Amino acid sequence: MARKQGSHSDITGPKVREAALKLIAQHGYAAVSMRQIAAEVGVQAGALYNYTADKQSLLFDIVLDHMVDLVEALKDVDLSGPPWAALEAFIRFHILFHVPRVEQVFISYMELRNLDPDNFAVIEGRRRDYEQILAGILKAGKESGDFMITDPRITSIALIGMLTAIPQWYREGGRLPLSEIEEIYWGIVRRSVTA
Amino acid sequence: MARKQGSHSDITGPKVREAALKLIAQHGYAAVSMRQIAAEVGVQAGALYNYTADKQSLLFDIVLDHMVDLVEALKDVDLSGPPWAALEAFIRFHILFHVPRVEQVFISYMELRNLDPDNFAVIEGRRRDYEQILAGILKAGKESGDFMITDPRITSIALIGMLTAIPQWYREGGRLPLSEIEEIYWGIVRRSVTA
DNA sequence: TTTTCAAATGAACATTTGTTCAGTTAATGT
DNA sequence: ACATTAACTGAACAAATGTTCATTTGAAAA
Repeated sequence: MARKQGSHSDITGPKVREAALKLIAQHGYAAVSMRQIAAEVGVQAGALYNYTADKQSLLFDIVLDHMVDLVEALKDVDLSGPPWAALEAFIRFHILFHVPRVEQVFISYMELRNLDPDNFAVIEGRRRDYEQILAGILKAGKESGDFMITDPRITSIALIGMLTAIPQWYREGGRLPLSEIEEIYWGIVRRSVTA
Repeated sequence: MARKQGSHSDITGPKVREAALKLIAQHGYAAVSMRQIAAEVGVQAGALYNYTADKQSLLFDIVLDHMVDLVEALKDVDLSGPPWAALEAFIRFHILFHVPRVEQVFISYMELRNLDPDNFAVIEGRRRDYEQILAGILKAGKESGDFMITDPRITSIALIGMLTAIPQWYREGGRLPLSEIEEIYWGIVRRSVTA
């Protein structure tokens, strides 16, 4: 039975991406089969190929979309101010962007090695770009004497690693509200670079 | 018992564990087949079952051994001193322990979801124990007024997350020697909890 | 030398994998 | 009413999966 109601493609398409996101985040790319994804959508495995070229594209699209969204959203953040203002804006943005995107963050950091080499290179490049924006802020703050930092590059990696891990343990309705998490982490970051 | 000690099993056994460690770290548990591991050892797939009950045990043993070694090694660290001394000792130990164990760290943090529920529970318990040792140090330092910390539990998670990520980018012979990495990170941690 | 047996082979197994595609269904356009 | 066609099915495919096991191998023990 095909096409029970109106045109399905604009419904099934997103459903496929959502199912892939959910299942890959839950079990890992290699551990999830196309048939499992199809079942989650409510469709046979063959039908998935109306919406993706292959399994690899499913993964690549998830990771790429995440990076594109991240860079796009960062453009709305004002980083032109003095180092302290720029750093605070960046950190708070990073936390608030990542927390509601548990699955994407998980996948983007755990499944990189399952990307084809070409796809991996694309993602790795974008990730470095993002990292260097923070490194730039840190460098400016170091040179202006605002920040006490030994190595901006390493510090940026350390901070991003710390912040990105948040959605791995944060749960809505947990012990602490998100606003407080934000304050705690901003406090840690602020003190860690204070001269 | 008819065989002498230098028989093959004493060689092949460790080889199997090493091959599993290397390949799972490289490609992920689900993506690695028993035949790939066997090929790395230089043996047929069937022979692996002289050294492991099944594929799952291979993963579980890696993760469990890592946690046991970690807790065991921590016992030799003197954490009985005042908060500042205890914190510094813990942080330096953590860095030095994790850096030479890239594969184990990778696997222990990325493949937890591929553990059977029972196995997962065992590991998760040990991990929390370790986390709470740091949280205890932080709590003591907070109460004594030495540390400026909002939430010891979250701070410990944040710091461990930051430190554990080191072996993911650190490469021997890279831009900075390990001793300097250690100093940079200890500096970040020290400042982040400084009152 | 013959015996013994740990260690490894290699074939076989039942499933599962990603992917293709000819055919079916039903909503839409005419 | 008919024709069209997007959307999906369901079977098929070769290849790969984890695991088992009867068989072979070769070095040590007798």
